[in-house]
Amino acid sequence: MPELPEVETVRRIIERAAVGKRVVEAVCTRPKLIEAIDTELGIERIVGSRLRAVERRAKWLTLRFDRDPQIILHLRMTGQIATILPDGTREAGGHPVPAYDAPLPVKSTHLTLTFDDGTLVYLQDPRHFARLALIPEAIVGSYLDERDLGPEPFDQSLTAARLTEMLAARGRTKLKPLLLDQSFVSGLGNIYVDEALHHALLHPERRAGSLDAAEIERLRVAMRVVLEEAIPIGGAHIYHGKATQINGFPRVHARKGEACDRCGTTIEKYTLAGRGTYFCPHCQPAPE
DNA sequence: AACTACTCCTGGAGGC
DNA sequence: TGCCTCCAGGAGTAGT
Repeated sequence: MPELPEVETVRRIIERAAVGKRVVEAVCTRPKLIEAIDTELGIERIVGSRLRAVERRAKWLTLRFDRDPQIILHLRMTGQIATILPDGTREAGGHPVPAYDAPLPVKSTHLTLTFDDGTLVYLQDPRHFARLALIPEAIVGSYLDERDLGPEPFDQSLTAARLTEMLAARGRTKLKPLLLDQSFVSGLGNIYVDEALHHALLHPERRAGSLDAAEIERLRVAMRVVLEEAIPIGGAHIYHGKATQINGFPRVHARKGEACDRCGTTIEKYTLAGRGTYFCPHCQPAPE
């Protein structure tokens, strides 16, 4: 599922392919994908607009055009973006289904943008969870503010002192659901929460208020490290619940029954807060 | 504050 | 081979 590293990968792909170019055609084959917010303008109004920038906040993307409407995009669980340049160069990111090299469009292609040099940008989503909002530039900021997004792990403001305060305020909450909560920290999802907790040697059911200073610092560093390591490789590559490891990532998620890279103990999986949760029972000892 | 459940969806997996 | 049922889960909302 697209989390911060996958969304950042998609941001860079769209930026490389289409910034500075003008839309000449927009085809949406699933109207429910698109929500118009404080605007009467439909997707057809994108035609003629020039893409100025692609920005990311947590898992949200904003496509900034030289006139309204602007586009805010969330890939949720199964959204995928693919681009094809006039010379045939192709890139894709987000959910790995359909295969990144499948001929496009496919059944799950819901939006196709054609730019003035022939560049194509496709949005695929087999499970229809992705959402695309058309929104006036004036309220893009307030729309994102209303998502109530906590700091990203990369934010300089997320100091040890601040994280300590944040954890204390949510003292009874278990770490796994807490880190999934986008209003606590933003950008992590099910994969990277598992990875961060393993990196920090913390069990998913540890209570936020139970961490000592060393554990808090381990958690703070771990959230950054697991995201940073994933961005250069384009995020996670998980098909049918099985992980393809690249440069040792992922270390626990989707690796049930495999050996922990650190200690060799068999990785376990169970359901916590309604989410498939992977951990090493040796590296991440359960609280009493 | 913490928690559970429900909604949106469909491809893939498992049972028989 | 085919039908049936179940399941994953990000974000939002509602209820306890």
